[in-house]
Amino acid sequence: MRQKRITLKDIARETGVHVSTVSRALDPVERKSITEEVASRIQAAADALGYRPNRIAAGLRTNRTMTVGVMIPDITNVIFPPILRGIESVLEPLGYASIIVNTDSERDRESRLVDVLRDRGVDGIIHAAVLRSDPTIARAASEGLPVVTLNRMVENSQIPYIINDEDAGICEMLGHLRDLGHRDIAHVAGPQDLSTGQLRLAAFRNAAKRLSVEFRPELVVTARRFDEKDGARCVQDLLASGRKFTAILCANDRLALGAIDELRERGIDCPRQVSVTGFNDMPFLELIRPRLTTVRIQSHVAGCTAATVLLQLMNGESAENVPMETILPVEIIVRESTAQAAH
Amino acid sequence: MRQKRITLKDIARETGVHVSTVSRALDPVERKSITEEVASRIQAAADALGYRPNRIAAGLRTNRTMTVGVMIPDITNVIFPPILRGIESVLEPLGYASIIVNTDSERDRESRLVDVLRDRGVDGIIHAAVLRSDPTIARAASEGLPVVTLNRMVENSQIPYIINDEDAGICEMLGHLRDLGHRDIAHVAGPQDLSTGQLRLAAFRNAAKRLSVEFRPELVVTARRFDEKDGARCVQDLLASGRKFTAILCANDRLALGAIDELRERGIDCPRQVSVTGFNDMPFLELIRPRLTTVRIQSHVAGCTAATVLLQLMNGESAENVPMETILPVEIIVRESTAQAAH
DNA sequence: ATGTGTCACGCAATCGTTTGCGAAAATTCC
DNA sequence: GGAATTTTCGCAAACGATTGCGTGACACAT
Repeated sequence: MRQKRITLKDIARETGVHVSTVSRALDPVERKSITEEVASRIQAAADALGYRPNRIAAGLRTNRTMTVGVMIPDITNVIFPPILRGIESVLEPLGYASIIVNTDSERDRESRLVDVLRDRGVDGIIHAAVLRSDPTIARAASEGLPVVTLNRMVENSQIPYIINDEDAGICEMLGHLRDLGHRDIAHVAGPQDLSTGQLRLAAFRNAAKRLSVEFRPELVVTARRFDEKDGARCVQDLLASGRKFTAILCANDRLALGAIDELRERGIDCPRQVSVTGFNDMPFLELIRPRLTTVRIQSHVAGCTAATVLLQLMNGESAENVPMETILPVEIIVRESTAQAAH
Repeated sequence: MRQKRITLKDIARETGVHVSTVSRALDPVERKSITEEVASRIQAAADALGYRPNRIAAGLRTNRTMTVGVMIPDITNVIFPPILRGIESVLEPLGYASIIVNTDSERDRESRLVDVLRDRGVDGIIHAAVLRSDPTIARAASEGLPVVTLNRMVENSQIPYIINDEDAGICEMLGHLRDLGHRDIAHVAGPQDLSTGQLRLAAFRNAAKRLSVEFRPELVVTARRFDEKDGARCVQDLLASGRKFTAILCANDRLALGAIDELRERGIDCPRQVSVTGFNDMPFLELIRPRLTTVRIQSHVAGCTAATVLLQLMNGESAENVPMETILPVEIIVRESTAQAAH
């Protein structure tokens, strides 16, 4: 039945040395402080008995659990799994495990989950679901818990963050539309309490100025959530306003998908009558018609980078050596949802 | 800076009682063995100091970590996130956290991950990535670790499993095709080393007999992986064989998507010339044209159920009280990828 | 032979809880 | 009011690892 676990004590008894010697012999860095002969004898005994270290006990003593917390809004949102794989790809080989939690973008749920993670003694947190101002996580970070944020950033804090080059992406996309002859370009902006939503709106405004495209506030409509339904609603509003536009630059793919759907409902063809663009290049996009022109972000790389920065923090790297800001390059992917402007 | 954590000892000193008394006062079930006045005084002190229990220390002593391991092939596969949310929805409110690992369907990686989870002292494992014969997990289970498998099952073992009613799904789908007048129905089977692949092929065979549809072995082609590429390859093989068919029943959605793509490449229209069906009803399917007729499985419910069964195991429910087999009902969703057979 | 230094290992405390046991205190019973 | 019983709480030993410190052994130089 439930076999008793092998402990250091068992190995010590078996080899006739003290448990502390066993501990050192099995620790790759301490091992050199032990006679090679003894060390290998201990190693052999450990292997023979099938010893597996008890991480819980070690964690209690060292105060390191080799566990990190990963907070995301919702794992069923397809842009997150690749990020998680990226994180895992750097952390897992080093012996870290991650506890993934979904905040559902709810403030109280989020702050409760931060506590859950801290209770479990995570060595650090990668937070891909922060709000623009987020006292819970800011407090945790200021109390010394290593934290990095991903995709978003919390304002006025010393928390390192990894984001995509929203500016460049939006700017290139706007340039693409302009080159296709579009002049009346609408923007379906994302929720303004999320830094992505806010950054992309600002980027849109800046890009317009830089590209000498007229910025038309009346052609900007703001979504409350990053989903298809709200994308559709925004297009409804746009249409209801009666203003003319030949292209819609959306703050993410899901809004764009909803937008295209709503246009289709109204008998407006994308891209012949109205061009639509997205952001993120989420998986499965190539399977959906019309294939969406969008900005590709490097999700996997983002995950890797976040993990790497967190590692530096956890290894006590002095603050000035760890990059506060990492901006990942993006690229625009032109597919079928954009076309020459109709005049 | 890094504030020292409040421990039971701190509260004991503050309230002038022994640490064991504090422990009892803070434990909802032991609390009644303490004078109410003392208990509430302790509670108040704990709140005032902002006490947070150290789960690591508790875990060392009790040998329960309130953590479960969840093994899946690949989180970027869209059918898994909903399952995870299901699991989380029952486990998280009870104070459990889950460590999710991706096996990538690699045997050695999988067995290494089982060890990783055991080293971390998980209280149980939900395994949604087992192979048909899987000694690693079988051994873990037989050594007393609570394990349940999801979507798949390991043969010749006492491990409880939760699966979908593959039989009913395939049968209904075949009936649907037959009712549309199809007689020459191909089957793109899944990998036969996975129980889903194997079960669905068997189901196809049985359903044919039950519905008096002729079973044609030469119209069955087996995929090596559950992905679009192999779905396309299977259709290539089918086409290359020169045999006539008017419908393809695929073992899952991704195979079906690949199949439709390949047909399109060859200038064969789905559904006008060939009907294609899937299995799983994964998210985003409604956005892809032609909208796929498929079998909807209850991913969220499956996750919930797996978690519930695992809980029973972990709570030491006697084996005969926990269901060995749970078969979840499925329903077929008729969309646009199936049509009347062309003759 | 003594002193100095290094090396290899043992000793014991420690991390923060939980829990069986026993003793003191409070309560009940006759 | 004393015995019997129950309640309430303290004591101390775990859980399994890590690690600072100390000590004996041995080598080497003097």
